[in-house]
Amino acid sequence: MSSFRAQKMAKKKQEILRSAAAVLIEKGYQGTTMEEIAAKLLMTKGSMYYYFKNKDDLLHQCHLMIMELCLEGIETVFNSDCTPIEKLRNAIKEHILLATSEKSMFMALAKPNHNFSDEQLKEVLELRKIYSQYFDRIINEGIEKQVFENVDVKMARLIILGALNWIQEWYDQDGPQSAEEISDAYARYLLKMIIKEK
Amino acid sequence: MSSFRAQKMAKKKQEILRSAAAVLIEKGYQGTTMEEIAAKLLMTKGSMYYYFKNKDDLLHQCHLMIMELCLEGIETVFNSDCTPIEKLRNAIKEHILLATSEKSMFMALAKPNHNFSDEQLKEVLELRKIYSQYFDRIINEGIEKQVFENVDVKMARLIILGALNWIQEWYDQDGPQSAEEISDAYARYLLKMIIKEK
DNA sequence: TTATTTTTTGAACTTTAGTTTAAATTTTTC
DNA sequence: GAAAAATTTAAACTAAAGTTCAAAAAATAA
Repeated sequence: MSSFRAQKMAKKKQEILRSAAAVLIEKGYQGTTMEEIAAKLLMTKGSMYYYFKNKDDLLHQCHLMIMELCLEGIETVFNSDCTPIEKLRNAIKEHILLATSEKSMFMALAKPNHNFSDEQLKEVLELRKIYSQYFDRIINEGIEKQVFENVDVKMARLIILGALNWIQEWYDQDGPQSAEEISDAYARYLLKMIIKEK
Repeated sequence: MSSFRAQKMAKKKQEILRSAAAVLIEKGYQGTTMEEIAAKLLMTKGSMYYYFKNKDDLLHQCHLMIMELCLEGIETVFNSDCTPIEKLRNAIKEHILLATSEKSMFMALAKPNHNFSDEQLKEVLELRKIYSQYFDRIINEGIEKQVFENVDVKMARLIILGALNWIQEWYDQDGPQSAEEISDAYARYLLKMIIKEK
């Protein structure tokens, strides 16, 4: 029966993390208040402390949740048996889907650097590293199979992830471009950048 | 003689703005304190109010200063009589130079949205628009002269500026890549993305 | 239903940072 | 060098937000 309790608790935590993420993407770390996170759930800020040790803890777990979501996506893409071209295309599209879908806000948590403790920061940066390494591996695969130009992998990856991460700065749910259209264009152009011309 | 006074005041304002910009890039809007801005100049936060109405005013002017620096650069590039390819290459390099040189931090002021008044925000967004339009014009020039592929100009520009703006997230003065190397690689790869293959 | 446990509340406390101000210091002017 | 103006200071004030906690409310179990 304790499992039922635990589940309920976990669910509530999820709700709070989601609310926190929504505020976080809008206001940034310092601009996010316990009050606002709570208000969105019709709770009082005091209740938050029943579920999380403090604001740092809450936002850190929020960050982890988002990164894990991203990692799940890229792992699936990488482990598929597509060609490197298809993998990169899918990775780009998956990333954009996450960056634009309302539930996630991905790296919107720009610059985690100055808010987290050393240990928390290390954890977050490690996840980011793993994520970006998947892109490196895909690019390397393409180079080995001679379908990509012999690019500087790190540079190419930085350009690609930079372009992708910037989307959240301007993307508007109700804007002229759908996430689908953006995905197509980005995948096309960014692939052209590294695909070997015959 | 009032001009001397005015100049001295202006100089001090510049110093404060520079200090504010340095903090801003590290901590973000909400994380930037009057105290820290002042401390860097061996002043007290109270003094700041002799030069600026309040924190909003200070950071808004800081934002404008940076944008004007950027506009200066892109205007020069655009008005040169280079080919579109050279112009785009130079625009990219100039942008990276600004983004990496210690004095500027460019768009580091991510998401100005939730901090400025409507009027201030309008002003900032207007400057950003002008800046990005220069990129559009350069890309359009290239398409017209048939040296660039017939790309979706807006998408191409978003990809390019996205990749460029992300640099500030990872660039490290003492890192393995020099700003020069980054510039070269970025210009090369991003140009490959839109240059017409013969 | 009653007792027990879990969850939420709301007020109090604390800390931090923006702002004001009168006084002190420095700079300029005559 | 003294008077006037400009600049800086340090302390006080204010507001906002993180945190704690005892009591109330709600949920669960007996």
